[in-house]
Amino acid sequence: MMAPDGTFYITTPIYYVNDKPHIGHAYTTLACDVLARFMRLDGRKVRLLTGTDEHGQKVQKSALAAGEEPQAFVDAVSQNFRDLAGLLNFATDDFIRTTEPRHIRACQAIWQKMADTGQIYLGSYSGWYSVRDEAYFDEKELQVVDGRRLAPSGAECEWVEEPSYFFRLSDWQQPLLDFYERNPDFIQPESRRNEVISFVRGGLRDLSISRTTFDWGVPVPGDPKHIMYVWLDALTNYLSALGFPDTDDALYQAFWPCDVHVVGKDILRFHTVYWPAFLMAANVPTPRRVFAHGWLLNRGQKMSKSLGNVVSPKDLKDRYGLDQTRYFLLREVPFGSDGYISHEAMVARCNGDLANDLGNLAQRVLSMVAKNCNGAVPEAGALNDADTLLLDRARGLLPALRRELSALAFHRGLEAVWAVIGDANRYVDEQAPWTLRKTDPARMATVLYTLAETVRMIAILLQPFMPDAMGRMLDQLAVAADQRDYRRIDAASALVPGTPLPRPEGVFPRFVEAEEEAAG
RNA sequence: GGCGGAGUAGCUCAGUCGGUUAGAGCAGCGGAAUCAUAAUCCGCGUGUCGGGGGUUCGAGUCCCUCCUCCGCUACCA
Repeated sequence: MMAPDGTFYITTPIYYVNDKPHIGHAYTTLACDVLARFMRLDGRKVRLLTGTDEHGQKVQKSALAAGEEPQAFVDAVSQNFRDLAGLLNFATDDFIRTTEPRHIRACQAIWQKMADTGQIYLGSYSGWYSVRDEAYFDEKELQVVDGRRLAPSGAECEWVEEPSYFFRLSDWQQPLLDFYERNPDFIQPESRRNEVISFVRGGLRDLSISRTTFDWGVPVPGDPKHIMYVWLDALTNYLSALGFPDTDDALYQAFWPCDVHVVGKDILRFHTVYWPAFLMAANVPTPRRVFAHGWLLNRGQKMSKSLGNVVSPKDLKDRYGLDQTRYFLLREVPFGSDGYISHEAMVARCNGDLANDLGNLAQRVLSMVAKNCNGAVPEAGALNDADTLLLDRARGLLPALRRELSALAFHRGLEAVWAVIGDANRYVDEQAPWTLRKTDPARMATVLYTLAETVRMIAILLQPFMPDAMGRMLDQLAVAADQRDYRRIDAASALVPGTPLPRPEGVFPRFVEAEEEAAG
């Protein structure tokens, strides 16, 4: 179990600049941001890293097509990914770019360490190459027509050999299997772990880790005709952002090994096979965990331009709101599984969970306080069992969230919070403070105090998911900015009776369907 | 083909070591309440637990088999 102190280093993948930022990127970074915010509130020193992967043949080609120098090209497109942070309120600590000197230095250093231990040798890479596709194909993938070998695209392939440095990956099969055995939590979810293990058991071949056919990359130390294989380049970003190879660097000292690399399931192998093998070969400690999440599917279909069903993060934010979008993406789909999103599901969450359950709970409580308690935190009398039970349940959410978020089970964490929100709504009905107002005003004050205090704790706990909205909710409870971390989930930090409160204002408006447009 | 996962209420899913009448949320129907964003609360499920066979006193849960769906099966990133 995770201790509420210490440090926490979490990374998104670095995003390939040849892509346009889409909901998948936003989803990954959102999860990291929520976890990072949670850990910060829970008292840890946190480092959240994201960035862009800017090397490779495709990038060079795209720059050429755009009539730009590669560096100018990547400077522009990298910014698109930086902008995601502003759009969805991500609090990242660093943004690494693979074209930065600090990164190039780190790549060359790790290469050198691998070479020093004899793990790299010069050989030649050969295979069926399609010039048009600029890619090698496996014998199995080719069609033979009139003695010519055709790629799946129909392009003709030729047998090509080029000099290449190789990494002795084949030597690491058993060490990797032992490593997975010793670190059962290294790969999550577990189904992914099984896939990786079965892949490694199937045998590993040495890996070609340099190219000579293009030059947009990190030069190999001592042999600059070669540039480094993009994955060796890309994966090293997690180290370069900590000052590696200066292992005395304060960041490296504090944050390596990484606590969790969050990745899409498509790049799992690079992170769970190549990366630990590279690190072991270079005598660098391995990261603690790699978590692969699933895809968001639009009504069950993969989003694609040709289907015209691409949902952008900006669309969601503009239509439903920033925190509504953040909440929805992590509540609707279990992180780690593929899942469907849709307008209907989004509206159900916005209105059912946020406007009705939580938003209306806060609003009904705060309105009663405003009208019946002189607009200040009410004075509580002796608490009865019902009061204590509700407060204890709210307080119990912190350990529950620690448990669920440490497993990146965001939806289960939220489910637990909503169970208490349900308890609070039931408590309002059972206690009926609107009746107590006439029969027992002191008891009414105690009930409203219990509710306000419950809302305070819930709002504090939900800040990582919905920083803006929960910030506003805490403002309405006059909770000071420095009283919002998780140490405040205790009776000693409870609301102080008599504290004046601002006029209540709804935090989550209902989503109202726009008039049906006359469209066919 | 091989390895792995999944198939449970209209929808999305939970069901720990096999053990009482198989659960939750949403949707639907009925009711209560009126503090609140027409929000909230209570009540309502005759589901061949994918099909078939087997083990067992007892199977959604274990075994066999079949069907369907999904993932992985290396060097674009």
